[in-house]
Amino acid sequence: MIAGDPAKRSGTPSAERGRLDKRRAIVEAALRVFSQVGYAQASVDAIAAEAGVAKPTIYNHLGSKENLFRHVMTEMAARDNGKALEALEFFPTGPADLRTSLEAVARKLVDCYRDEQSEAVRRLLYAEVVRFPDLFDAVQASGPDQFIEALAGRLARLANAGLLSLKDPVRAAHQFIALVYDELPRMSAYGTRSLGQTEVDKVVADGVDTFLRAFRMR
Amino acid sequence: MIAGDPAKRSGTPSAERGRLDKRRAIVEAALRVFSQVGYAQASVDAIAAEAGVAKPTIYNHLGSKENLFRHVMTEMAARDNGKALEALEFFPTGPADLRTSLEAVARKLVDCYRDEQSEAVRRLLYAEVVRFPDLFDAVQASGPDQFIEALAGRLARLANAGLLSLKDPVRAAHQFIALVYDELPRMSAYGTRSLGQTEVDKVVADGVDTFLRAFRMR
Amino acid sequence: MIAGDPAKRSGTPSAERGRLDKRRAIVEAALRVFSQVGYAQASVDAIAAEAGVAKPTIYNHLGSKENLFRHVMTEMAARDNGKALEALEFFPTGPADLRTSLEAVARKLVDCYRDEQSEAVRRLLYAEVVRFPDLFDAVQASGPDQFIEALAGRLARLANAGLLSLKDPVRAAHQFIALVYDELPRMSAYGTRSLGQTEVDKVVADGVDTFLRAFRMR
Amino acid sequence: MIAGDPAKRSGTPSAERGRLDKRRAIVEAALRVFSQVGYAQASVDAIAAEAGVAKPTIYNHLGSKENLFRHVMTEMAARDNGKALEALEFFPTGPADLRTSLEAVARKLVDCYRDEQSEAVRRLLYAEVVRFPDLFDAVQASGPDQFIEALAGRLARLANAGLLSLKDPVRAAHQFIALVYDELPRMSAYGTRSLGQTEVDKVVADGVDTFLRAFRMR
DNA sequence: AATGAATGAGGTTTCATTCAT
DNA sequence: AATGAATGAAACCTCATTCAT
Repeated sequence: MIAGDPAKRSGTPSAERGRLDKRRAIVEAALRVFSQVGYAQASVDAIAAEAGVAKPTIYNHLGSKENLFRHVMTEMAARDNGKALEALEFFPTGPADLRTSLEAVARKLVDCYRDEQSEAVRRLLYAEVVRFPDLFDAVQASGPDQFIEALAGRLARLANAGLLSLKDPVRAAHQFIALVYDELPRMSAYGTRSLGQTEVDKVVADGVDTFLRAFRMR
Repeated sequence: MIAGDPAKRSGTPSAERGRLDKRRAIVEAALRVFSQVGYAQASVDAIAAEAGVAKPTIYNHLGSKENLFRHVMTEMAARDNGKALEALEFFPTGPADLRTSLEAVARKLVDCYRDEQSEAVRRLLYAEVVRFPDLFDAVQASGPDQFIEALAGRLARLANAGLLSLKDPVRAAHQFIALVYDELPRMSAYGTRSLGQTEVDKVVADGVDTFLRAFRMR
Repeated sequence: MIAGDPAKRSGTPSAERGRLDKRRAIVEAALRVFSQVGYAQASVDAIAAEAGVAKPTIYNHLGSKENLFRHVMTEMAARDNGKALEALEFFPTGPADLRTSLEAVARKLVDCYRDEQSEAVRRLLYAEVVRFPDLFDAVQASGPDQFIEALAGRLARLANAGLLSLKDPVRAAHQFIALVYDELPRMSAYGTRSLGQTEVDKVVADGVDTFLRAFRMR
Repeated sequence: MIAGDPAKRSGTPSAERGRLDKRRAIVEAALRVFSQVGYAQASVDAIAAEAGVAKPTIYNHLGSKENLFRHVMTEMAARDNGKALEALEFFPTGPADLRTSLEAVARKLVDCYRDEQSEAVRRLLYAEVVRFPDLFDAVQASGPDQFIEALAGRLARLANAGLLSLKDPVRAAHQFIALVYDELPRMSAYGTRSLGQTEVDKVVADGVDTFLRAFRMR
């Protein structure tokens, strides 16, 4: 990103740049098409049209429809995971406004989960787990697993600070997510219908409330 | 039509019986195939072979691949819902062994959810919600919605008995399910890998524990 | 057709009667369907539904779709031919009002040709002549050939009466039909669009006029 | 694009040439197959085999069986019309050998009409007018209508030259065609059986004779 | 590197026909 | 005699992939 004048550079890199741009366009177009019609019903023709390239170009870059799908899923999952980890930076570390701070973080996390692309990736993962079991593992390792670890760490810090009473921080992290998010997918038809902000906030607040009732040090 | 040994009756009933048998075979075969390869990639040929009938027979009975899919989903979802409601009958009503009873019920429920067919239907629903939004509604109405209501009623009874402290039984019902089940799909790769009974039981026990810490009357 | 009480007759004839009724219903239903969608695209299912019988009943009566088609075509063609021959009975034999009488007969004939069923049969014959060459011969022999002979006889009588000057009455008969009818099929899109009576009458009158200019004894 | 030996030019033009060749081969093969088995019973497989291309190539070029049929009909009708109009160039303009010249032109015209492809198109048009009413209009407008106008013009010139006595040249044009052609389709089983040249010539000569008896200035 | 054209394989669906009742 | 159910064959059309340019 921090290049000099690309025109001054030797031929290959700028060509390489165009090549990467095209690759990126293909992958993003593919996510759009896959998420709208599903893996099997997405035609490479449609993806090529959406990306504005010729069909063989896709094969030149990605090799096959299956491989294209793998790249779409892993790259998008990694991007989603990054956003969720960012949200964790606002996690509270002290007693001040514990409930308010937790709710704020939970809302940020839920917003990440409810992001359209994120839900699309999750639907595709659910749909194709039988045919692409390795994809499930890749996404899980690069996404939720890392995230749960990070969240567990934050919760453990609060426990160390004497604010929470936790036996198993990892389990608690799972339960935190379950409490603030689990009801939402069914409310939004797995992310295909938009929800009112107030009903989302109520679910989050109730989840945090239950979490604190269970784990706040008395 | 008026009972009696059907085998002894004249042609029509037994023919009707045979017809229904064939229809049932088709629907069950279709679930197997759909759940293994997905809706779009399931060929009617494969379903016919799995059901042991000729392809046009499927069209005679169900009309189209899409209609077949709808029937598979709604009929299977209704069946799953029935099992879950049965499990609720063992819900505790008194203080005796509250934790133990809740854990027992939760294990039964989780077993229903973890049933292979049940997970397959859920995966297909997740996968096809964009293409079949009405199916989502039908399944939701005939399944989870009814079940959550029933569970909320049971929890409200415990609250009335002075055993739990609940503001919103429906929300609590959602949270109960979230706590005892939510972690499992990711552990089992959305139901495609089997879990050890002890790890499942640990999740359930921890979920019930958190639930009781939050809601047991002190 | 001139029976006593059919109920008094022995079982077979009345059964036979019902059987013939059903056969007739099938053939007439078949013409309707064939003429609307063509031979190949007419499904035996649709014909059975139109006739109000079960599909195998058609096979019991007519043996096969092809045979059914043959019967439809020959029976309808014979019926049409009968009507055309009837129209010839009004053919003039003397000098009185020769033009007026010829026009009247020509109008009747053209009405026969323009009849909806008649046009439908002609379209089907045209369409299937490659696949059913024998049908063409059967229809030709039982219809147009007979009719042309009859018309030629009528014209010859007029010639004998010194009213027309004809070398070849059969050729003249063909030309008469050509002059009064030939333009109409293209005007009516081969019988699929209705024509105004006045434009039809004009064609007929002009045809008769040309015929008389060519053949009236001077 | 600017002439020159196309074989020597760079890729695009010759590729385009190849593409058009393939399209032409498809359309011509399609007419052969359609005319032999009819529209509905013609399989795209058979057309592909006859054209020596793969089935999807047909869909790439023409889009659908129905569209292919439309193109076959309109292109062939236009071609036939061109030949008929060419024949008109030999139409007499002066009194010299009027009968002989008219017979010569009529024979040329009848040869156009009796051409195998031309009869095939007419049969298909007749057969499918119910399902493709727009095709009838398109063919009529690009073919017979133009031709009748041209023929009427030629006849009007003869009238102006004082050779014919015509009130309505368009009607006379229709009648000319009717007299010299109308009998032939039934003689040749709608163009599916070949006729002897002498019987054809006799019909034509008799038709011209009747036409001249009716319209030659006395 | 990128593309237009072509294809083999396989998809859903329809249909004429037969069998058991 | 009449029917509901079942089927084998074949139809139209789509698609992932490759080749020549």
